[in-house]
Amino acid sequence: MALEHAILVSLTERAGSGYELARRFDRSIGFFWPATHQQIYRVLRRMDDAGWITHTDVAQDGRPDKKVYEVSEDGRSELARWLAEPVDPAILRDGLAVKLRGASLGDTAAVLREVERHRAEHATRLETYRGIQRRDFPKPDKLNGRELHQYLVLRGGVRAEESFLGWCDEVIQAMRSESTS
Amino acid sequence: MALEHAILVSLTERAGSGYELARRFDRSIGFFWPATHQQIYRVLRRMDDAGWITHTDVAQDGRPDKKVYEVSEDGRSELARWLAEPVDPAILRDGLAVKLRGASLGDTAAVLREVERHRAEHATRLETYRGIQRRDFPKPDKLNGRELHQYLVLRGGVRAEESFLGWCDEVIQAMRSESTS
DNA sequence: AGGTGCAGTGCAACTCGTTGCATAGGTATG
DNA sequence: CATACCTATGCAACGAGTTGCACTGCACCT
Repeated sequence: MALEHAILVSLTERAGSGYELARRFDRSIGFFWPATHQQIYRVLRRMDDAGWITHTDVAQDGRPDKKVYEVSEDGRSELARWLAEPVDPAILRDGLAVKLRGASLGDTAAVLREVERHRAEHATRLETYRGIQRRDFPKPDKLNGRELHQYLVLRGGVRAEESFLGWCDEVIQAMRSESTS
Repeated sequence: MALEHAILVSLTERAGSGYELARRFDRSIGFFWPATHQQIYRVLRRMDDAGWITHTDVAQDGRPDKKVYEVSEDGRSELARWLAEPVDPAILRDGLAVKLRGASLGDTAAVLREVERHRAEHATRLETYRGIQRRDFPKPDKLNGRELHQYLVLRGGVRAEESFLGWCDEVIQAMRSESTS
């Protein structure tokens, strides 16, 4: 029930097509609320039917036509309504933790290699976030309003990846020194 | 496709009924792989049909009968197979981040109160994890094998909650000083 | 000439996950 | 004494999310 609202937030920041939204989800909002293009198209249609958004067909040459969506008055008030109501705490789904917990029932060395692989992945993501932070928010003390909120969300991403990375390192160290003892 | 494997790990640690598994998911594995009792019952049936687990009907008095499941040879080899193959990196779904990003489109003060609520929730979880850590793993340096892995998973939970908590504090501080400036 | 990739929308079929309800006796709480 | 919660399993219906495919046309690489 919240993909709708993530889309409303993103479309309020800037109008866009389903395709463009899917790209944005890959690069920013989607780090906290993942969605595939299929999911987005389906929900956009539902929101259009509900009157939360409207679309304009835009012909392009060399490229397929697109439907550019924007948020309607109803959409804005739905968003405001949702913002005032409680949401569930963050949900974490981590296959690596499940694997680690069962590591001794299989090839422990393979699980260790998997942890190393995840470490690299999280390090890459962390660098991505830090790059955005340097480029878009060089002076965080001066921020307010929408920009401040965007910055704070990004800080959440940085903190989450730092935390994953630190965990991977702790696990790697513990598993290595165990196997040599 | 990994709830099966989370269940296999849990059932290997100890045989149990669907109900018992649901309790365990509430208290440990489920922090990294959430599941409702319905989901668990359905998957247990599928796993039973596939021959990964077997069940024994156990009559109890004063209480309903239960089906105690245990992992079969096929289940053990399926688990070993899965442990050697890559899994996707952790998925985080955080409605609070979506809200924060859209905060300026609604009642900012209400969003701030929501952040404070989440902060309290994460603080409670952190205390739960730390309590388990103190009780079950007082001397982490001495651990190895299954116990070490369980400890490391718990460490991941501690780190994740510390990270959420720190984030909430950063957000609260920034939003408060913004509104008074 | 052929393959890959991007931009753009969408259908069909599937699995995953949630919610509400039903049943039933036991035990605790007010 | 009524209400509510715990143990225990499960159906039915729904909503969320994934995967695979289809079609168009341009651009780029080999």
